Amino acid sequence: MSKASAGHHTGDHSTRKQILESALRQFGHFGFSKVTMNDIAAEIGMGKATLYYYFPTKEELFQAVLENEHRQFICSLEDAAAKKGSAAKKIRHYVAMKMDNFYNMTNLNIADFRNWHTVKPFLQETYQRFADEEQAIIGHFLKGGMDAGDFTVTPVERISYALLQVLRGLRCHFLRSIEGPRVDPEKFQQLKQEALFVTDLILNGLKSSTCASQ
Amino acid sequence: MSKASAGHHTGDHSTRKQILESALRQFGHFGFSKVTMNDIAAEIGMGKATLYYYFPTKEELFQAVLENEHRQFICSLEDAAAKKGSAAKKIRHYVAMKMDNFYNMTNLNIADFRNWHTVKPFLQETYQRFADEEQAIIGHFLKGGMDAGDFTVTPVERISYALLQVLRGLRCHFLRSIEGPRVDPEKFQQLKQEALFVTDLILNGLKSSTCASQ
DNA sequence: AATTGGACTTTTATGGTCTAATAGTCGAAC
DNA sequence: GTTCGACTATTAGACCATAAAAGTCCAATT
Repeated sequence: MSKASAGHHTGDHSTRKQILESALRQFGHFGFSKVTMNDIAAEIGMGKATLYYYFPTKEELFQAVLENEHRQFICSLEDAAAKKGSAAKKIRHYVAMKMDNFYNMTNLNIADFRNWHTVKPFLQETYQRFADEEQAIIGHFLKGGMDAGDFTVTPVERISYALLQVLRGLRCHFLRSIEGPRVDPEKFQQLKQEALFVTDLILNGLKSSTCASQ
Repeated sequence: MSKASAGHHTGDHSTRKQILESALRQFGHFGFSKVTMNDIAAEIGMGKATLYYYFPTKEELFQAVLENEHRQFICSLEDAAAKKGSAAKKIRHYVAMKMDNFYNMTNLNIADFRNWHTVKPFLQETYQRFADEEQAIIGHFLKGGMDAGDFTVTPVERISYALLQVLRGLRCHFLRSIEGPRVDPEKFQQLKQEALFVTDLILNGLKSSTCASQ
């Protein structure tokens, strides 16, 4: 699990890293279901059994890849959070980055995304966990904006939830509209613009006013 | 097609109406694919050929049912538009009604909605037409609000499109999250609340301010 | 002529089986 | 601890056979 003891000749546990890199590349290119464990093993010039030494199942390997992508995304988010700037700007930035992250994530297993009910429960939980993390961060941004007096946010959680929900909805509808087995980068750009536009609309509504309803 | 000449003993073309009523009831209960033409014919105590006398295909019968529902929805929308009241109120009202309409529509063929790509193109066009009509109406509401000075809306079409897009996104994600073959009324209520909440957020942002980005 | 029923044909959906591909295992070797 | 080659167990996909449902036709009734 942790960074194991001592490597012998090759650097450390580079094999694991190699596997993850190859998996990322191939899943990102062909999607989860079209890539076999043999494919990955072959690419790094090793036997399939080696993969199973590091990852108990194909799905857990896939999950590890997702986790990596997400971790990286969260990091760049937190970097952005560290820099000073208005809360609105940070949230807007979040949305832009999130959409790019979505683009990558989607290409990893677009086939499964499209009929969601086939996705294994534990992966759904993973996605849910990701969403929760993001909501916390957005909530943090909003809180900052409120403290700075930029805008008024009745219950922070309610707003951050709504924003996430809206963005997820846009992505969901986008996925539905896709035809081929790949995401069209041009269509994706439209989605991104739409997401930013809606975000601006909502942020605009938060500026200095007590929020309505419920 | 039009209200044909003279009926003999039974009232006018009541058969057509009967068919539509039965179809609405049964599709609404079991979904498009689970109801056969025989079922409908049986319910109104007539032969299947009669159905085909009035409707060339099952899909066109279904479409007629959809059209009815939609027409009714549009009518109640326009009624609401006629009454005086703020644009924001009208839009909020639209959203509430739209969600109810969605509930009905969904139950009509939930199975097909869930894997959208299987839906026949001509039905997709129908839904698109519905959406376009609604966008026009929302645009009209927004325009009214702008004229009244309630809020500022840079390009009306842009905003109405975005609003529709957001609502559609929420519905889309809702469908994805459904498990059984029926919509859980309680979950649906949550969706409706969410839609109203988000609508309020956006409307709030439109109040007296030049809209951002793009 | 408009409308309906009943027998008819054609198309589509469904379940089962069979096979090939792929996930996953095991023990030996280093 | 790490890797490999050969092994087994699952699963996904192709194929087909059968049942059900869509859709057609024509005679009969009004």
